[in-house]
Amino acid sequence: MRPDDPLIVQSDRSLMLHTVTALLDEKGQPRKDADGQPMTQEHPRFAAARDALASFAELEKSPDYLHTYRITPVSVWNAAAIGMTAEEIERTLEDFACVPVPRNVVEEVRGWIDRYGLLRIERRDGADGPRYELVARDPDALADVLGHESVRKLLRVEDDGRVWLDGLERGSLKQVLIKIGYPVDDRGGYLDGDPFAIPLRSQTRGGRDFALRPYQRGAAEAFHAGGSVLGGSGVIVLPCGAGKTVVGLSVMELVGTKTLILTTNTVAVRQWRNELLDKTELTEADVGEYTGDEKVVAPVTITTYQMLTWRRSKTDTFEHFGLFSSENWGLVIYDEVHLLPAPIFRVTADLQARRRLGLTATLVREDGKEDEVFCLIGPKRYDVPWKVLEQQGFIAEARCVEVRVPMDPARRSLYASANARGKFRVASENPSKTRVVEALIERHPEGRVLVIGQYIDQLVDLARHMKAPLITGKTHNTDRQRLYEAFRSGEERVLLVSKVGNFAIDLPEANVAIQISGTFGSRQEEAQRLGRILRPKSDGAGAVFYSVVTLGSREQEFAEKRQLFLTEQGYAYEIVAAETLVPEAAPAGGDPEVAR
DNA sequence: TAGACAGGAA
DNA sequence: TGAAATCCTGTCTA
Repeated sequence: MRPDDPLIVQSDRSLMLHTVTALLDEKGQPRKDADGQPMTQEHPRFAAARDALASFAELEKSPDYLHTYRITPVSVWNAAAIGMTAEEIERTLEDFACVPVPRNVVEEVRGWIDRYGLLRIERRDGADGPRYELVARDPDALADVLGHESVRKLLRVEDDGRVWLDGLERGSLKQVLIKIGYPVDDRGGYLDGDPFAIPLRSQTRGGRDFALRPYQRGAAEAFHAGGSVLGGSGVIVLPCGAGKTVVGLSVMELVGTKTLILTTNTVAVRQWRNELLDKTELTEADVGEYTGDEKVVAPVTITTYQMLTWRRSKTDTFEHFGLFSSENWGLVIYDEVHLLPAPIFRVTADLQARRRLGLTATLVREDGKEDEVFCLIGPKRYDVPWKVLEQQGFIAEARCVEVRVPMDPARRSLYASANARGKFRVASENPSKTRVVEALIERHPEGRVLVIGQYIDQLVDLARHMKAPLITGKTHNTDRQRLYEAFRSGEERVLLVSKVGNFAIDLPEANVAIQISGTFGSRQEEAQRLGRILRPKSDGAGAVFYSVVTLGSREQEFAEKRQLFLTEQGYAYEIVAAETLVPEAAPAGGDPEVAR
């Protein structure tokens, strides 16, 4: 702890992290730039602090100079699950803090860390099959949770004081207990499922050499470590483009059993299937697709969340849930686990005896159900910061730029008269953005540019104006393929895409993305969109992500929230005023200073 | 038998 | 906060 360190820990468990410090001259006086403004530089300990905090705190706000984090129970339990101790967290806080760390924060963190594993589910093998016991390191804890009716009704207390649960209630019990602050360490173990070998190949069927990257192997081994009791449930967090599917394949090889794979859409189903056929010894007959088109159940079966949660009507049963029990699955893989729909949580609660692997680029859910993921899929087992993969060359270097565009007077009055929700759309569809987008494209004469937007009308107008092709949800698959191909070959340099561009497009050549509008404050959408341009380029060149927002509007507020996740990953947004790109974009009669 | 399309769901 | 996209099934057409 030194006065010039960057961190302040507050007693409400929020953390404030300085990103910059004043730049001093030889006499120790603040240096000024040509306009007389004080100059700043990145705080020398900022990057180290950001990386250290990421393992046990969540980033909440990230304006220019001061980032705020919060320590939450789930963020601490995820740290505890990978073996982090209260002392290490305390030491990190003390190390970066410039003022004393409030004792209550240290106490609370210590309390939460102690809570993890205070209660355990253990398996007792007897003559008439396995039984499951709830054991506590501290008898008071057991008495405490038994005081809750919701907990007690799932348990059976025997005369000797030992507490038993039905094997099928493991998930429900963990859900109830985490709600009252007890994350259970589930050592109930797993059923092995029907054995089924899934060997990886050293050369793909496409003829390329294939080997796991070090972090992919590390992730798979971290998941599998601990054998039949510990290893086998949890989440692996990797950036878009880092090869999460390959990690899945590697886990499948380690576990060697019949596997059910759940994905978000049918394009992802095809991708999994192609990867399996390309990089493992499995044949077409071994890999089944269970979708609207065909319902093939094979030793490895791939399906969608929507398929499983489909019902004839609201009140009906889920017709395809039978898939979970139709085979003796030994492993269930949840792709994009941050999007897991609520009904899947319900059925996952019954699957606690099966190995479960969650894959995602972010543990953050917009609906706040992180605790459900934590207790039903499992804790985070492995993650690699985006910036680390960037340094190692596995994903392209990227700059993020926020371009702020003013509204012309007509737009401004329209904005003023719109209601709260109308304002966001009026600002998003600001027609002044058109010129800015053109200027940005001119800046990258060699670039392959994706323009991504949320509103179809806006995209249609822009596409017509720029005479560039547009892909929306309505675009037929054949046309999509043709346009993707034209973009890949370089025939089309600019492509406009609607929300379809968030997932399921594979355009490795793209190196510039221009976002002209987006979902309210969706952090994961921003990450997905940046992910579109992070494939390493053959020439090693970097990528640029522009977010075009309307100056001083509600859109700008939401843009801040959207940027949180990427800021947490170490991306800094440069702010650029539109008039530096397009001189005539200056607000008519307005003060250009407003733009800064 | 493939495809196009409508309607419902979340 | 709302709009868009997606996926499912079922029906119609050629």
